[in-house]
Amino acid sequence: MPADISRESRVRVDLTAAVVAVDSGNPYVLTVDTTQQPGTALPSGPLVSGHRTLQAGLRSWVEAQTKCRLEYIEQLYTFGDRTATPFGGDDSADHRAVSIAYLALVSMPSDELETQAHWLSWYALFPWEDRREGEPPLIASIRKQLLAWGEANGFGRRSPWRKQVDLTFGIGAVPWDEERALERYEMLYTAGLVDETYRDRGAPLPPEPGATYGVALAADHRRIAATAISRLRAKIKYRPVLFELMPPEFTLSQLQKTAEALSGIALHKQNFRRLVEGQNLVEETGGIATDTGGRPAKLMRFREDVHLERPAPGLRVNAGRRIGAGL
Amino acid sequence: MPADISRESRVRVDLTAAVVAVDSGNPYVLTVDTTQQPGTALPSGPLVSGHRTLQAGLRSWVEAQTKCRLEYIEQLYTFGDRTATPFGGDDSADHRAVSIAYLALVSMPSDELETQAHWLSWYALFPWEDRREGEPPLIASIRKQLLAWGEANGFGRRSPWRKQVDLTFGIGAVPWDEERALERYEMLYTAGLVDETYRDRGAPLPPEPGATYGVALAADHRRIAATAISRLRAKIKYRPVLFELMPPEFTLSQLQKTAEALSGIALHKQNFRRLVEGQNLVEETGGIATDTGGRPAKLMRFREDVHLERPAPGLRVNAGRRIGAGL
DNA sequence: CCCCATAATGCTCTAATTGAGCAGAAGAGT
DNA sequence: ACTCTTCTGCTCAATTAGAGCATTATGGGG
Repeated sequence: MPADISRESRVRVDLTAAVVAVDSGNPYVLTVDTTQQPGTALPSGPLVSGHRTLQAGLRSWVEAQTKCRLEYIEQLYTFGDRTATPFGGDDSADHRAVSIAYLALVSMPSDELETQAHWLSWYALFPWEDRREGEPPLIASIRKQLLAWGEANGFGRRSPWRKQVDLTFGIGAVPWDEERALERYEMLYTAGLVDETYRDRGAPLPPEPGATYGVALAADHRRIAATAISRLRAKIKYRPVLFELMPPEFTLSQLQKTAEALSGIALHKQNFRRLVEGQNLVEETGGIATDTGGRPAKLMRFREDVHLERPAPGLRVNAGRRIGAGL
Repeated sequence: MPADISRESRVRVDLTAAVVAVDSGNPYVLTVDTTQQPGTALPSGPLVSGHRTLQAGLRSWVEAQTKCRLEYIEQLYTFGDRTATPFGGDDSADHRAVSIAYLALVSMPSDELETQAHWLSWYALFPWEDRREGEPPLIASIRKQLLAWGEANGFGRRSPWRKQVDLTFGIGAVPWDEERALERYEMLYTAGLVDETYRDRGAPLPPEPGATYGVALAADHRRIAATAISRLRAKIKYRPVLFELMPPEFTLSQLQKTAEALSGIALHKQNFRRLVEGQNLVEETGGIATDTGGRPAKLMRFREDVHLERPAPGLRVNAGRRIGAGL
C-alpha cells in the first residue's frame, strides 16, 4: 500500500554517465570540466520533466555537455544514501539526491567534442588495474600500505583483513580477478589510499608523495567509473558488447587488443582466434589490412544477425584457468 | 556542470522489493493486498527523508507492510520512464515516479506475517518457467499464440520474429536458458499474452479462456519479479547466495532442491554433489537426517568464512552443456 | 527376519573445453 | 635472398562437465 505522497518525499534525481571508448588499444572514459578542476567529472545532470525516459535524459545531458552521441546504454546502479553526496556544504544540507549511473559505449573516433570534454584513460584513474604487461609494480606498495592501515586500525595479523586484501588484489596463491575493480577501489577508499577519502572527510591530503593512487574525480564519479569497468569486464564474457566499441571493419588482432584493453590482461592470441571463430560472431569482409607490420590480416565485420541467432554470445576472456568459479 | 535545481526536477521515488524464499523445494515471492485484489502487489513505498539509506527505506516499508525482516538485499533496477507507471488516472497525471526495485532473500519459516501479506508461488506468476519436470505443455500453446501474434502484426514467416520466439523460449535446437525469464515475460507482454498488456492499455481482457498466462500483479510488479528471477538464476552460479535461503542445517538434497526451485530445471544429483563438495562451501555438522525415506543424509552447514577465502564461489548449475556461452 | 523400495553416496567413463605452444604463411624492409 | 614481424593453422595435454553404474544405509511390509 503506497502511503500518501507528502512534499518531503520528493527528491532530486541525477543522471550520470560513464561513457567508454577504446582507441588504438587503450580504454578511455569521457570527462567534463568542473569549476574546480578540468576534466575531473563525468557528464551528468538532473532528471527534468521534459525527459521522456531516463535514458533520454541521460542522452541529452551528455550530448549537451560533450557533443558525444550515445549508442549503447546500460544502467549501472542507483545511489541514494545521504552520505553518497559528499559535496561541500553548498545545497546538500537537507536535500537528498538520488543518482542513477549509466554505462555507455561508443566507438572512439567520434565527432569533435565540446572543448570542456576530454577522454581520460581508465588506467590514469586506476593504475593498478592494468596488467597487460604483467603485474604493475605499484601493487606491491599498495599491498604494503593496505596492510599497514589494517594494523593501525586494529586488524591484527590474525584478522581476516590480510586475507581480504590478498583476495581482492589477487596476491599470492589467489588469482587476479579483473572483475573486482569496484571492490579494489572501495578498499583503497576505505584505507585512505585515494584522494576522495580525505576530500569526503574534509581533511587535508596526506603530505607524503605517492601516498594515494590514481586521478581523483568529483563526487563519487570514480566509484561509478569503477562500477562501469567491473560491469564491462564481466559483460564481454557473455554478450557481444565488444563490437559496440569497434569500427565497422577490424582485424582479429584489433579485436583482441580491445578485449585486452578492457579486461586489463593479456590474452593468448591463438586461443582468442579460436574462440572468436568458433562462435561465428564475425565474418570476413574480403579486405585485408596491410599495415600490420607482418603478414597482412583479414578484415572482419560483426555479423548483424548474431543477437537473433545465438543464445548468449560473448567473449570468454580468461588470462588463466578460472579457479574456483564453479559451485 | 549540473544545472540549477528547479522545482520541477524533483520526483517521487518508490522503493519496491521482490522478497524471495524457498519452502520445501518451492520458490515464493512475498506479496501484499491492494485495494482491488488481495495479494497482487509487491511490498513498496515512497522514499522519505527519514530514511538514512535506500536499503533502510526499503526495509522499513517491507517490515511495516508484512512484518518480514530482510536479510540479504540487492538492487535490481531503477525504472523511471513515464509509461512505467501505468496506474489509473489517480495522481500520476503529471508527476513522474522513479521506482527502485530490489531483490531480497530470506529463509522461509520466518515469523508470522501481517494478515495482508502472503507468499505467492513463482510459478503461479510464471507457469512457463518451471521445467523441473521437463517442458510444461503450455510452452507449445504459448509458442503458437506468439507466432499468431507475429503474423497478425506484420511479421511474416521470413521475419526474425519466429527466430526470436524460438530463441527466447528455447524451442527446437535452441537450448532453454533459464536466465532469460525477464525477456520471456516482456515478450508475452508485448504480444498481449498477459493481463497487464490490456490493463496498461485500458482495454478489456480478451474473453477467450486461456488467452493469457500466469497471475497478474499491480503496476509493473510482475516485471520486477521476473527481473528478480533472472538475476537470481544468474547469481547462484557465481555467488553463494543460495545459502541465504537455507536453514542453518540442511542436507545436500535439500540444497539441490532449492537450487532446482530457483533455476526451474532438474539437476543431476551426483554431479551436484561433486560440485558442492569440490568447492568446499559446506561442512558436515555431524548430525544426520533420518526422515529422508531412504538412506539417511548427512547434515551440512555453510562454512562461514567462505566469502573470505574463495575468489567467487557460486553454484554452477547447468541443465545441459552451456552451448555458446563462450565468445 | 528377510526382502524391497527409496534415497544417499562413491566411482567411472566419455566428451567438450581450455591453456599452451610449435610451425608455416605472407607480407615489409634491408 | 635474408630477416623480421605478425597472421594463421594445427596439435597436445590438463581440466571440467555430462551421464550413468554400483554400493550403502535406512524404514516398511510380508
